[in-house]
Amino acid sequence: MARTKRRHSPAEDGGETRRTILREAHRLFMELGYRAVSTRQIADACGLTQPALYHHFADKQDLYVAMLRDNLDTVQGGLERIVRRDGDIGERLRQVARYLPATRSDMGQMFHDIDHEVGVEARRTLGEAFHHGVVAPIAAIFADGLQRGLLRDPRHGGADPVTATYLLLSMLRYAPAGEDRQTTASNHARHADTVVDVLLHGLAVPNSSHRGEQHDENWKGVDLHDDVIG
Amino acid sequence: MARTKRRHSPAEDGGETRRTILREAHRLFMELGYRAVSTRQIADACGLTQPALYHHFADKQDLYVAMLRDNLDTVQGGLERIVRRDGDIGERLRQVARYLPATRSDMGQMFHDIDHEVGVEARRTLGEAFHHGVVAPIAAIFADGLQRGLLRDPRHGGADPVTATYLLLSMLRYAPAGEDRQTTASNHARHADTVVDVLLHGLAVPNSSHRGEQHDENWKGVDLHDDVIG
DNA sequence: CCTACCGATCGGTAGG
DNA sequence: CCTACCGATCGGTAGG
Repeated sequence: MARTKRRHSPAEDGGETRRTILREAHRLFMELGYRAVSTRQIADACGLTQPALYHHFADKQDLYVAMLRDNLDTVQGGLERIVRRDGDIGERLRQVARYLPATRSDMGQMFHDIDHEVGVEARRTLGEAFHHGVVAPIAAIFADGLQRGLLRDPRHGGADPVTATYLLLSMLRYAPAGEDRQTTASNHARHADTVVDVLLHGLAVPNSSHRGEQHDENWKGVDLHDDVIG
Repeated sequence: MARTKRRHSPAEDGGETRRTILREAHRLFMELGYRAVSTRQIADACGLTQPALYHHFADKQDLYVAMLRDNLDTVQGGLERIVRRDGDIGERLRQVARYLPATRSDMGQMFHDIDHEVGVEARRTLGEAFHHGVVAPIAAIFADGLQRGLLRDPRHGGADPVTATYLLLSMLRYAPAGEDRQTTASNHARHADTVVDVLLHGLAVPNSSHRGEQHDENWKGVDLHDDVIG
């Protein structure tokens, strides 16, 4: 009883500790960012001492790259399942928009860390993995819509598939306010649906060349410096 | 010549050094983020030693808060000038979308740092300043559009003014790809126009309940795993 | 506004 | 996979 503290899990054999490290690293890196997470934090979360990490990964960046590649592969699998489904563009995009936040992979955080925190070689590797695993599958949906003539031509007011994808990813990032920042699943789903609807159909009233009659009586006038700005 | 190195600027009198510090801090914090910028980096950029900063600001966070409040005030001034102009909603939003990147105030970076890097009190202060200086003026444009019946009702497929504002801010963040990441002013302007057009009118072909005839011959079919994904 | 210096924490290594 | 420890860098202070 004096020795054999056995901090967390036995890790009796192949790869289990490594998987634990990758899982905890994913959780911490996505929540706090590469820079803000120390190797000791990760080790603690795994029930290990900090030097033990270096038995499984060469250094902090190597761990980050391995974690992100792993995660991007998983996301790619989920996205390609959705892309292959039949159904109209809107439905498939809604499914994408609901799926991404569920993966707990903060695209904005990934962008920042890939751009700022890793070396040039890892940046190339991860940038490719991101494009291949996330951007390309989603862009395929938009490309499909363009081919079918359902989406506006990129050269006349629309956006090319890759740009459309980045717009979708960007819009998914932030919920309205910092107050009701509940990470409720239903909130995510509602926001996802709103994002896709706005991305596809816009905020403007459809035929609003002539001042639309669509003025809804239930929308009470918003006084700028009270309701909206307050 | 042996002494009196006079590192950068004389700072002969009132507030000039302080303004220099705020300017360099803004540049560095927006480019690299709060955590990644050391107080020594800021001091170096100003031609000062690191402890000299503490004559002007209590600590690193105090400097960050002062810098951000200053900047948000400036942005607020610019936005309110645009909001007050006449002209249709689209034109005012385009001006907003062109103005924001020109201020070199990375909204995503600000979001991250406000949420993760400062204490609870500074977070409250800065969150309020951000809402008052950036969100509210832009939301006023959307509220105006809703009152005039030009925008879809928030409860029937549209978005409320604040949500619409966050969507706009999010969409402005990322240019299409990491390859042609030229910070050209004309690129910014083009991206801004695309964002506003998509936000208002969407990507879908207007009356595409019946499979639109708008299939453009010039849009050559994109093979998923070559052109788009490549 | 400078020199000199502090304790804390970082990523990583030695050696078993 | 642990203990012990390294040099580097961090934000901040003392004292003038």
